[in-house]
Amino acid sequence: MADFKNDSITRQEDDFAQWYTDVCRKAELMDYSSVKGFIIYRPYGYAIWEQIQEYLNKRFKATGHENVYMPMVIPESLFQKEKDHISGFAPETLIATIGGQNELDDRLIIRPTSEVLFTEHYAKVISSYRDLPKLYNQWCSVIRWEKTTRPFLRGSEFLWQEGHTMHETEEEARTETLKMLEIYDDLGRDLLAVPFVKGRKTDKEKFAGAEETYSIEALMPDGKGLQSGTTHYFGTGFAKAFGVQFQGRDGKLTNPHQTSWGVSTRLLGAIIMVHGDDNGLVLPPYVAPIQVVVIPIAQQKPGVIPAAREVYKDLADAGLRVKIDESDKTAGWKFSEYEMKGIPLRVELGPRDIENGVVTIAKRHNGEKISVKREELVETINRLIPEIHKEMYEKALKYLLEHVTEVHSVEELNAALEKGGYAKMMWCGEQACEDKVKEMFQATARCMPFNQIAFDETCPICGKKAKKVVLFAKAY
RNA sequence: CGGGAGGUGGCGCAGCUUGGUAGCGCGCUUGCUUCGGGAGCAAGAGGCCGCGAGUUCGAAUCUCGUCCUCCCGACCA
Repeated sequence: MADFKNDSITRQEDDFAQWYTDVCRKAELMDYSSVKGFIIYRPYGYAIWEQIQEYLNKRFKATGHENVYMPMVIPESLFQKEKDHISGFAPETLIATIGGQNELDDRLIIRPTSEVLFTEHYAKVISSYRDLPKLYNQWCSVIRWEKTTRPFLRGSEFLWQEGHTMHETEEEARTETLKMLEIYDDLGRDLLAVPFVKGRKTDKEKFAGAEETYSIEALMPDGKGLQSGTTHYFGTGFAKAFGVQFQGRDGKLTNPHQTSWGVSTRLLGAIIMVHGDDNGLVLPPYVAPIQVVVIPIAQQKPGVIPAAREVYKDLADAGLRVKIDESDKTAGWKFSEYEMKGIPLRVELGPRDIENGVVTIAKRHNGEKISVKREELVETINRLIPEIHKEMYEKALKYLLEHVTEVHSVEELNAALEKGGYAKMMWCGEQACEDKVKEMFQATARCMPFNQIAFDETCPICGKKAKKVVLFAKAY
């Protein structure tokens, strides 16, 4: 029944924040630990992350990247070498001060990001243009001592990947920065069914130590933006600070051009909010750890379990990620449970189906139930999966596009931000105007989208000549 | 970091004002009957009342401290 409502989850319209927390816990994605901001990634939540890892590893390796692992601690003295970087991250570092029984002379920063470690290492292994490019990636967790925390969206510790690359030329490094942004955009479109706006960060919003930062920005159903991934072009700043040099084709010593890029478990937050509903999580089929759940109905009746197991086997043999629940919970309980967990497709099989030679398929994302011939089950599921993915992506894209509002005045900016979503505005490029928008509306410049078609002459905030199209939004 | 709310079996909560043997619902275990939208009956198991001090003959209850969670702001992925 499509209109069944789960009453153990707060309804979105009643309290969106509480709904989010309920889903995180009811879908068994995470649990809280005894330390603020440090969450436990439960098996189901971690499995989603593993799907993301699998996709990205494939893409990273296909583009020549190699996985490595760096230490999780950085000597404070080393961290100090790049001054923008240290001033950006110092307020949120966790520092180890005791080793064994002794105070450490050089305290150890638990990595908030690993630029300095990669750069220091690169100084040792790069000496010629023949050593370039170096295309490294690492999967790890990082620590940032956050004041307010929310599961997946902002934690004191989060899981991520961080790519760090060194290139012979500026052009090659800039190309890498944009290439990785494209891969993140593909990840959203092809795996997560989450559309992003791509663009460049303003100077105020860019990464500490970067020359340029690009990002993918998603939009949540409460109208807030969510920065979902960033790529940075560093120029030669870190390389100079850490003495990374190579002998070029012309025989001269020069500094390589550097990039870094990352996405984190924050993506889980995006998936939860973009697709979820009042019955819980709704997972797009390609990222779902379990794509199909088989529910035998009246399973004590002879023939039901064997028939359900055959269904399971056919689906598993077809390469689908499938689960069968033979527990003695009632059918209704199982329906609710797997809806909370967002499993895209449910196959029900009871005496009635068996008698008629059919199975019942229920689609999580729209509540539809259909009956198909047993022998057509696998091909039907194989057809439904791309169809569901497409419908989910298009629904999210439609919402995103409907919430990008072109504004020409402060009044329109206010109205657009009230409505929720991105306010698209012409901007003079001065940080003073960014600060003013923040002050008036608690909204920040999310990015300057790649699509820079001017639609106005002046910046509505200061009245000076406008230079850039910028998207403002309230953000997580 | 400021303002508000909260922490009592696995989960959700009552009890606290007025100190005196720790309760309820769900879940869990066993058995039987059930199963197409969170089943029924019966018998059971399970609690450092977040943690630490203090007041008291006696503290879940009063006092102080501290940690954690949620919400709203400021700060940040």
